[in-house]
Amino acid sequence: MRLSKRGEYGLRAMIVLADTPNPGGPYPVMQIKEIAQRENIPAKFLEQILLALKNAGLLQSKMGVGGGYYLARPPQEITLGHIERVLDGPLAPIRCVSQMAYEPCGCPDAETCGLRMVMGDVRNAIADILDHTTLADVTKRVHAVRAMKQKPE
Amino acid sequence: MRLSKRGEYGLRAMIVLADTPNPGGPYPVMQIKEIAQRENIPAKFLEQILLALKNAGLLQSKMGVGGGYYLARPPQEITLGHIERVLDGPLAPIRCVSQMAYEPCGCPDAETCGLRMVMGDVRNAIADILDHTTLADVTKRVHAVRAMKQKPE
DNA sequence: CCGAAAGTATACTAAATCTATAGGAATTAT
DNA sequence: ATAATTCCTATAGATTTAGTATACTTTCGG
Repeated sequence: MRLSKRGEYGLRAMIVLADTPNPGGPYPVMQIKEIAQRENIPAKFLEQILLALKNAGLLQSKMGVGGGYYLARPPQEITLGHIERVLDGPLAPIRCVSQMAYEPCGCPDAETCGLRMVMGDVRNAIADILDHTTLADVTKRVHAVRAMKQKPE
Repeated sequence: MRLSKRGEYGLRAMIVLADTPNPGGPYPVMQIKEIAQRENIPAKFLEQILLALKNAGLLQSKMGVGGGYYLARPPQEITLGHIERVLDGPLAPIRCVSQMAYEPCGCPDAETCGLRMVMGDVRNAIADILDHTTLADVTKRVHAVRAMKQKPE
């Protein structure tokens, strides 16, 4: 049940973008290199990932000198579930419980398949978290922990 | 976030073993072939999987004519989480939130890593389900659905 | 004791997938 | 024009997965 590097890197990148203060523009513009360095991600690999996120409408970009990537929408409107689906496909552990990419599995009777029932629960548990956690939520949480570390009550 | 075939097949096999009535012995003894046919699993592949589960102490076996596999413990004492960990390793989506196989990830500061916090939640959600669902629970649930199908209120 | 049935054990391979790199095309600021 | 940057595609390398092959051991019935 592992998250791919692709998913991990993409999520990290989006979180960084959401958490970077934006002096001028609407959202902070960051270059691939910049993000890659900050998060220890191979730059060329990240390039592909950000491109995919752009094509999915989650990022926008500016080419040329001084260009870079920035969020296509405010952080509170982008969920981790959306990002992860773009990068790795369905959240469901097995296809036969996927909402977005259902496929029958090999079991004799899907309706009375015990594994399917349990994995359905798992899928829902994962989706509940990732589809209800926005980039803004993550930022908020990170800041809370940082503040706690400074003044550790 | 997908479950491997190995995990899927192993879980299915254990569920079948738990749900098969046992006329004589303590637990039903089933042969690899039998399980494989019932669940559409390649027999030779299943062989390896059952062996792994045996070496992990979840199954026992009897060699020779009339032999086969049977549960090492009663179904209410075997959790899906245990099975899945034996077959696919840690439940955690990323290793830096794994209880059983922690490893640092590339992020600058683990303590204030937003992704890590969320994935920790995901890990816990998955583990809550799989570690608290026993083979007996699955059987019970399946029977409930089967009964409902017969007499659909 | 013999032979068939069944699990044990390991090695191997083919295919798929994942991760990462390469290199050139397009675009933009200066 | 040049340098910086994203865009795009191909592909190489590594790893994992899924499945097969083969030889061995144990057990039972006759």
